[in-house]
Amino acid sequence: MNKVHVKKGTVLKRKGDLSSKVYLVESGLLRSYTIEGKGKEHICMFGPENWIVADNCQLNEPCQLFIDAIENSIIKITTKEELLKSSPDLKALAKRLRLMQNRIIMLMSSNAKERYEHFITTYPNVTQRVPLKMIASYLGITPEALSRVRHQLSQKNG
Amino acid sequence: MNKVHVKKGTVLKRKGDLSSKVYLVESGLLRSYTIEGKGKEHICMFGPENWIVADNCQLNEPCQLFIDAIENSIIKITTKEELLKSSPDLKALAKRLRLMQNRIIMLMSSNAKERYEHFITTYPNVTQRVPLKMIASYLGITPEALSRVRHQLSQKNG
DNA sequence: ATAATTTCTTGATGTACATCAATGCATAGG
DNA sequence: CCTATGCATTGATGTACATCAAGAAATTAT
Repeated sequence: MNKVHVKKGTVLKRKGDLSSKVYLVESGLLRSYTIEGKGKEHICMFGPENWIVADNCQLNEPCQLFIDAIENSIIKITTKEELLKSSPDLKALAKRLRLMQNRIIMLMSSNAKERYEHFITTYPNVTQRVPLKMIASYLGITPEALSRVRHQLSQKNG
Repeated sequence: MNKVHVKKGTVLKRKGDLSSKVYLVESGLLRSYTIEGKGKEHICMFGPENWIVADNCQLNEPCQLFIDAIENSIIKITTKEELLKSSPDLKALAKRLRLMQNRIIMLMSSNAKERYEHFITTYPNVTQRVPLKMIASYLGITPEALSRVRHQLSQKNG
């Protein structure tokens, strides 16, 4: 596993890259973040000493996060493939991590309507199976707000 | 691994329990959720068919989530210890999951001030090392809002 | 040291969502 | 069947935070 010195400001990974790299921070500080439509940044995670920083995306899918160094840092670089070799069970957990990462980004950057639309695509079968108030509780909004979002959407679509 | 039928409404785990159980959903639907001070529920995760539902807390620490069945379900029950036996590397990932779970709960249930206070305790060293606007970006609020929160807190404490 | 950038603060105003309250709909239980 | 209890909708009002704007402070570059 190669040890690397990276200077403050170095960008290790960009949104859209197909890299499956995983960064282990020995010293310094990394960060992972998204940049949304209007150019606004949302930091997903800070990675100080002894943290692992990576994009929790699918293998072979373009990643959604940028990763860069906020301080001069010493890091070790490995890959997801490498980690999976050591324990194949990680796959199930990786899926979970992906979902949670998406959820965090969503909670920070989306309004009620966008959250609901995101929910429908993430859980297409669940939508009909649970009461509205539970979906609202999952989205972090009130049942009243969700009811209004639904009304708004039904106007537009049919 | 024992297969169990659980009826809609059955509570499998409560906040404060010391169980390290992990639930694999074969059919039906589970949910995990918190109940905050004022009695408001925040759903952390839905668990339909083929999902794993668990509290991502430390082993031997009281858990923070409730888990119950929203539909009659068939589940398999295992434990974290069992899973760790099969792949010890899961520990690092488990830590990550814990952090993300806390973050999600925080984003759904806390206001700007509470988020900042939570941040300080989660990342005590990072607070002084990054510009305010990055902390704001991590918390999902604007730099202006964080500046005001800080002012407010400094009034109170010093 | 001085200029140029970036970061932080403070104020005024806007807005999305929360809260509160009332009413209409279901579903479940006697 | 009728009544009770929870769920969904709708309206009126409140509030936390966003946005916009301007200036002060700090950091970086020349």
